[in-house]
Amino acid sequence: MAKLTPELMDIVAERFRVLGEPMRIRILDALRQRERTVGDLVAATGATQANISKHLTLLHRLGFVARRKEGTHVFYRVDDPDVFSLCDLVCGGARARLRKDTNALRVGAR
Amino acid sequence: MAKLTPELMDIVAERFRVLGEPMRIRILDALRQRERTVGDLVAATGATQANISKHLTLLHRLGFVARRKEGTHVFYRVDDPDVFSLCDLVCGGARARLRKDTNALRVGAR
DNA sequence: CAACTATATAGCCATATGGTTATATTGTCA
DNA sequence: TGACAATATAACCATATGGCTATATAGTTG
Repeated sequence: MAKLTPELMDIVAERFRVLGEPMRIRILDALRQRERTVGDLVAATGATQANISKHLTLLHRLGFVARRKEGTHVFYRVDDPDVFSLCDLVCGGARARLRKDTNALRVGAR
Repeated sequence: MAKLTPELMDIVAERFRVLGEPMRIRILDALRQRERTVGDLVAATGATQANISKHLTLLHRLGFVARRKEGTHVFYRVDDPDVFSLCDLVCGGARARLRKDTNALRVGAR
């Protein structure tokens, strides 16, 4: 793909930044299989309800997740088709880094 | 891909976080075509030399870029084969968001 | 309506971090 | 060696932000 416009670079960075939070990754990971309520996510992550709600609001504003209300419950699901591709790609890089670090340690220990 | 381990989720988040800075995206974008010196990147971005150097050190620590010294110059190049795939993927999501926002504006303006 | 549940929001605080200036380091050249 | 150039690092500051507690806002049920 061609070079990005400055405006687009800011937006790209913003999307990466939103993905760059451990708790938000945990939330997205918990949404891999199926939609879940806020309460489900609170239970799954151990975070406070307010904290989860704050992260979900941000993820929703960026379009990463979608909501569905049912009574007093709100179900969230992943709404960006590329989210898991992104995670898997960066995860591959993470694994590569872990391998390199391990090798470096082994070499260093010799 | 299967669910991630907590440790891996932290590493994934860290990698996204490092990509989530406009200036670092500018740097990586400037490295799309070819390797460049720190001075090149300073000129290309308009940032201070110290600032660029700081970002490059971080990008290098995470394995996104590699260095090559030549005299007093240091050439940097992209070293993670997935970096541009990541950017392009998230860029697609960004474009989709822009479309939705535009549509929302048009609908709202009716 | 009152009581209760689920979720969202507001306000606060501590920390992390991007940018800056000043300086250290490294390499070249006269 | 001294002067200069390119890069890295240190120290600092202002801001952004993640997490917390308290509270507001639905929605349900009696």
